[in-house]
Amino acid sequence: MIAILCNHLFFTIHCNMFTFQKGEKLKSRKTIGKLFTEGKSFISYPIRFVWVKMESPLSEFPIQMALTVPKRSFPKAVNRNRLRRRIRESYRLNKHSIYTKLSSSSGQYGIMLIYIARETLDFHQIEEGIKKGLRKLPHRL
RNA sequence: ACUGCAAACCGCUCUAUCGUUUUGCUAAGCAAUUAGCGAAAAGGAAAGUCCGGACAACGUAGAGUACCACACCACCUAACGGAUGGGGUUUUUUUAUUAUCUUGAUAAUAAAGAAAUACAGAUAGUGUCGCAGAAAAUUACCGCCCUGAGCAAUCAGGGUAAGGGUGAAAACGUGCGGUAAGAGCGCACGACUUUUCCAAGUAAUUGGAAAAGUGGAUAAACCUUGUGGGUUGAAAUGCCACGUACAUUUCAGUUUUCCUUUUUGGAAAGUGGAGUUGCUCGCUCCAUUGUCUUGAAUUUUUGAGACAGCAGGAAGGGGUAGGCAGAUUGGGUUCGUCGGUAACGAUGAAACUAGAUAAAUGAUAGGGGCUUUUGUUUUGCUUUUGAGCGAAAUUGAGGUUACAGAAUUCGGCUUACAGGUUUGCAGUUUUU
Repeated sequence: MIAILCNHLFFTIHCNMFTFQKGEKLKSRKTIGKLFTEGKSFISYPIRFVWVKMESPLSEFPIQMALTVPKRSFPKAVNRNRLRRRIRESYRLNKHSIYTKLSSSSGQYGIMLIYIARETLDFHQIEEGIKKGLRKLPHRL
């Protein structure tokens, strides 16, 4: 009995650490449309954070995330893919800080990360922006 | 050895940590699913979406027409506008021969090599042809000749296209005959086109002979001939689940005739609408029904109007946008053998090698290889003894790149590309 409980605890902690699963992806078209019409935002260079509170949670995670790189500033699909992977990787490595702060408060939030820089930055610069934004975000919610 | 061009091939690699997608086994769970251990995971162009297929949906018989594509021959292919081989034409280089004169140039012919080529028809018809020139396709400016008028200069009418001039191109070139002057008007030689015959070749075509002819260019102007083509594309399409509104506005039709009549039913035409692969004809289908008010006629007929219904068109609006199949084993890949000049075909063996869907295939750190550059050491050549050029070793600092990311799938084409390897051709330098 205790072993099963411990096992279960380990699973939850492990899941929240560094993985990025399907339930954390924002897929609902309704929520994305709502983000663009009534979402609030701030800028933590080179990323713009847009968020909105959802009425009913779609999964057990406190945040569902989507990310975009505008086609206008990066017309080649290769560059867009590279930036999208760097942003997702840095979000995956740093999201645990905001998960611990939000687990107590109820409700689920949808977040959209928009890349606003004009040139392709390397991984460390993007990670700095993500870290700063994730520190700021809990105070604004 | 270096440089340039063309073709073919390659398109950095290994380890650790943390992750993503699909999947095999094991365990847990009713199940959804979760965990552990493994396996696989983006290119030569995945790009452009330019051709051609596979596959799917959309036809109530059929016909005509429009539109589009292609165009020397053979062959390959599931198919192609693609590939392979051959032929013609044009341009160019080299060599040889002949002719001319300015004696080293020009022109012609032949052979060899290279490059280009949307390469059916200009003798079906219509159109166009800048500038110059009289005239750009039945033309006549200066000329030449004949006739008439006039003393003459010249004028009028007609014939001609030899000569001049313009042009990229002026109705085949040279010579002789011929003529009032001329003209392929006639003849000889030659050039070119078409047809027929003979020879070579599967054929395009080439060589020879004969006959007819002399026609400007342009079809990447319209067009003609021949061949082929239905349209739309995986957001296709099928199934399951969930959900919603035959609710709103608006448009047009609802007529006539005939047959049988107990009610009523049936048929034809017209009108309106829908389907019919772009259009037209034709074809198929649907609606054409009832109630009320009022007028005429007079006891069941008819005219007008209103309302509802019917089968539709248009506008605007509402709902959903989840899952499974399609969908990853294929005209495929690799390695052999045989046939073919080659594209390719036949046959044998082996392996299974992406399948996402707000869209996986990544991030970080370190090493190896490659490469750029700084310093030091050794060494070769040149030498004006200052140095310059090259090679090797070592050390430090960088870079690891270019073009570019599967989206149903296959064969091609086109375009982009850092760096490297091989082959061929051309040029320069050095040595023999």
